[in-house]
Amino acid sequence: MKIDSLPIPISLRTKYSALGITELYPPQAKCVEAGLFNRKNQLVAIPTASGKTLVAEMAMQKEISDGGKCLYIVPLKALAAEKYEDFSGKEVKVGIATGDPDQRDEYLGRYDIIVATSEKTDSLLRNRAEWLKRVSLLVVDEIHLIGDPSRGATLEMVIAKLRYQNPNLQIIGLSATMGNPEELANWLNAALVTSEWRPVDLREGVYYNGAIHFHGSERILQTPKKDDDLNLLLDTAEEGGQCLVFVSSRRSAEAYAKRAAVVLKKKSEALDLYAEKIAKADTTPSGKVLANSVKNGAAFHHAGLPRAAREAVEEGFRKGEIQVIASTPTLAAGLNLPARRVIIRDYQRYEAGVGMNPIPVMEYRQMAGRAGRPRLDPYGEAVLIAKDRDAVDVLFEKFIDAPAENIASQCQKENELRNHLLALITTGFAKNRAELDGFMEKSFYASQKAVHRRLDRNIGKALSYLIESGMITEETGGELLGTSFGVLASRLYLDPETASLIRDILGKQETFSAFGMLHLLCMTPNMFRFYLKASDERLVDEVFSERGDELWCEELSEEFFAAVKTALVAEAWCEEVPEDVICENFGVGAGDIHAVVENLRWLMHASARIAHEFAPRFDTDVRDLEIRIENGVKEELLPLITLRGIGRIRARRLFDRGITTPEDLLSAEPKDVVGILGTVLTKSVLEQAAKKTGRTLDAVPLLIEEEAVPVKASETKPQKTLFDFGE
DNA sequence: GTTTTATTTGTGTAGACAGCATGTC
DNA sequence: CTACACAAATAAAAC
Repeated sequence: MKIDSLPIPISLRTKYSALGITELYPPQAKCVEAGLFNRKNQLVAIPTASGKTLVAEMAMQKEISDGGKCLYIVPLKALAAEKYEDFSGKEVKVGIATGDPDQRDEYLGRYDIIVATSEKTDSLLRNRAEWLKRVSLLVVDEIHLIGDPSRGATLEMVIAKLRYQNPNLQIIGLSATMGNPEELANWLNAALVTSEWRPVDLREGVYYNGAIHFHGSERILQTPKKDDDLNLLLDTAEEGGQCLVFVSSRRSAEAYAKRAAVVLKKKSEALDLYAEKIAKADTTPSGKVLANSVKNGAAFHHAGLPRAAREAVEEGFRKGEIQVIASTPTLAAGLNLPARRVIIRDYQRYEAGVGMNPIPVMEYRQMAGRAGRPRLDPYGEAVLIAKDRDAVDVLFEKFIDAPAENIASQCQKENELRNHLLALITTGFAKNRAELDGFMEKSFYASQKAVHRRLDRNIGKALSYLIESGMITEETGGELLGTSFGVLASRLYLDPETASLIRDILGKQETFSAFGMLHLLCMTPNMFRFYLKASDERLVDEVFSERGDELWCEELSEEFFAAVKTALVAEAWCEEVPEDVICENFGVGAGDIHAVVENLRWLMHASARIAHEFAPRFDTDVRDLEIRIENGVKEELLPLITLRGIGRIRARRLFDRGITTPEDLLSAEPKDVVGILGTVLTKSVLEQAAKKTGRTLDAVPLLIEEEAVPVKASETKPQKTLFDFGE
């Protein structure tokens, strides 16, 4: 099917022809035949890299030219950024909506396409963003994630709510291959488009004893070494191809990169540059290992890396400099980073309390699908490594030839229901039990199951929890109403349990304790917690016995101790302990610290709002701690940090020279201040300080001469969040 | 006697969404 | 309750 024959705007046709795209891929043509341009709902379940984005883009452009508005939902912030880039052009206005401060929510209504994460969309619904009602085409990327245990329920509810608001909504679901696409298509009232077609040939095989076994053929390797995983790398490297190696733990990823560096010994100036960047971004031992490996063309990738280091690795690989990345599943679902050969070394993964478990077939497909770069590689290879002869057949059967799993709705779970029923009630989707039942009747869960006894029971349980915790009330006529607390919790996007814990525990305290507050937040279901190692136990026990009186929560569970460790990391950050020292002491990665801080920043903000209404005596205490988390500063820097232009570093420098407050700034020798802050900043800071203290500036003014040329706005690179520096 | 290599033992285990209002090195 | 990779400690073998 020719592009020219399609009812899409001319600008899009020009864009495609500039990219050399003149004809649709077969699965894309199928979508058109199935009514893509006739506002028909579609579930497109086709392999990775077979052109799903193009399908969505064409439909959206057509919809926009007909006066419509499009919402594109993605699972990851990084994907949101990627799609934003993809869709941006002269003709359409594209906006991005994630938890990051990209654009103000009310402006989003002006865009033709809004790219958003599922949680952000849910949050926008809860805050009644008016423009959402005008969305006429909804694209859901990776819609199979509806079955994800931790995030699937939200995605399902978001889709359900958008459909409810706009019965005329066209929905396009983009999905990986799954076991039961018919069920999902049925729920969406959508035409199902499936295909096995790929633009680059994908060969899937199993390596054993010096040869890769494919269906009907094999490839013998020249193997001088006994390490299978390295042989597979060298084999591809000799032909000039790149490898992605999937392993099951961070430690394994690092170890592989180290070994690969030894055998690759690739040298280039570009590699040295990337290594330098990484060494600067991550000063921990693990960062040094990465920098050294990258110097030789090998890298690893996992969530413990700071973002700047991760991005350097991705760029180095994309530019063809880095020969191999050993990765945990971070790379499987995330960015588009294909390689000639994908080596799936670890197909088992540890699960707490269960031991090693085989990864789902769907996840194997995600990884294997990364093999083969369109237009660059003649083919792609996905190779599993067998440990003995018997394993060869087993691996074919369990992964390569296995059908993908069915996906199942997650929205019947009690904790999910608490959260989402509260939202339904506080945002007016349902006013009583009957309406709630009616809404849930239309869920994917209800469409999958004939009997809804479990759903029914859990709705009841969730409602009584919400009533007991004072989030909703049931009037005599059966009307369900959100209380002010319930509305607040829902809008802050907190799990009801998190909100209740904060209100109850904080409200019970007589005196404030920063450590107690941090630990409380670390106990909530909305907080990520570190895994507790055996070597941490001593430290955590010690803190428990010596600082027990600072802690507000007392249940002696495993979670409790994990929360102690996590709170200790957060506290260290607030005490200005250097990052590499924190990493060293607690055995965590630099990226993990940022994850904790980011998470706590949100929860501290929410706590401040809750404290304001339900424990006003702690109002300033909580807000001060919020500022400390945000900036990573000790209490003593609080007066300085409030000044614009002063962050943790400058505040510390001023403090150490005896300038501890805005008043001090005004009475200090101006020369000293200029020495620390520079002329331009000093002027602005002094003005601020004068305003704050109510003093006039004329005592200090003209000693500061305007000699520094202000940097042009276009030359400063805006950064999205406070944690991005170091790039 | 010293260095290299094999064997045993103990340890730890993936990822990442959300609020709000302008800024850090 | 289930496994496995890795690193450190230890033993064995080669030089």
